[in-house]
Amino acid sequence: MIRFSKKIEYALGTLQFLGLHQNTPISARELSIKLKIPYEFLSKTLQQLARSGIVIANYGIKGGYHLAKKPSEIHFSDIIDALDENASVVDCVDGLEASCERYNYCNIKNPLLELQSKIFELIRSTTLEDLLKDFKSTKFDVANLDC
Amino acid sequence: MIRFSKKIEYALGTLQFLGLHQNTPISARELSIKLKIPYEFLSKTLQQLARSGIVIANYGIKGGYHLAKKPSEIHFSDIIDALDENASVVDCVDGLEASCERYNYCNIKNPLLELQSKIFELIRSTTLEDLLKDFKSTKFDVANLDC
DNA sequence: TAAAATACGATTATTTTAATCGTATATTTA
DNA sequence: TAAATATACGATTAAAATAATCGTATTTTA
Ligand code: SF4
Ligand code: SF4
Repeated sequence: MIRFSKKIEYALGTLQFLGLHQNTPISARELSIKLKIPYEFLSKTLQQLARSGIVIANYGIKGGYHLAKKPSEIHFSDIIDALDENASVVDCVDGLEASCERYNYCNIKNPLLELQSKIFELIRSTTLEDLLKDFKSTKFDVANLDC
Repeated sequence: MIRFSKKIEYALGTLQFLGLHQNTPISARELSIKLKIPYEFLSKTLQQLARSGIVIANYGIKGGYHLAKKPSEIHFSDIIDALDENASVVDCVDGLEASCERYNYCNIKNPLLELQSKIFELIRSTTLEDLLKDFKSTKFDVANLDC
């Protein structure tokens, strides 16, 4: 199996929402309710995104989170990195041979690394803007969206 | 995270080995030893590959497994399908709305499905031949390979 | 007919992912 | 300046997915 984790899905949905409301900070609590994501989990995810400079945290009574950059500058690969996940099809990527016990006698790694770099390129070239363009093109009334 | 399972890796290594010895059937036991894969696990994996017409099982005292088709005709997507795994980046692929509880209010699925179809295409277009070409090009002495 | 091989359901162990808990800290505004 | 509203984050628990193992049956051929 090869799949995005829930954490990544949550992050994508959240960033999309923030992208639709770029002017005002939105609290983790509100995001959690609107997007039906467990608060503590989302909260921690937002903290990770903040540490990586993808969103900005605003403290205080009217605080919340907002995007730190333009949607077109937020690559999926950045998001995955920020969440400490990785998109490697195999373990032995980072040159850390130790990461896989069969590294030395493994004859499939090179072709797999090739495939992986192609997948990486796809993920890198997808940005938050791709999550927003449907809304743009259909001129959705953002204010009235449940989500 | 987005990664091939061990089962898939084992299958790829095994098919590569079978591809290097296309003339003679090789028993699950021998494959398990040569490739250092737990026997029962590999055995079941081979059965799945056999059911899907990727390898052919030969019973009896000189039996074993051999490839059912040319390497160029064995796509990675076939292998993944055979092993009952899938390469979907998200759950909601198959049009089974029920597969995800948030389907109805989810606004990220369309762009993700787009990304997914590109990844699918990469996986489909990679074949067992890609796992063998290094051996071909370097004129490896297959007979002397440990693996 | 015995040996060597595959077939396969069922169970257990391990690892990864997801969710929750508890407490500390920062900021704003009334 | 105090109370309310937020974020910060380590630690723990729960749930799910993956990997490994067990036990027994069936098939073929030397
Ligand atoms: S070395 Fe081979 S077996 Fe190990 S992670 Fe890489 S591809 Fe997989
Ligand atoms: S519907 Fe949305 S949340 Fe559900 S699996 Fe698809 S992309 Fe993910």
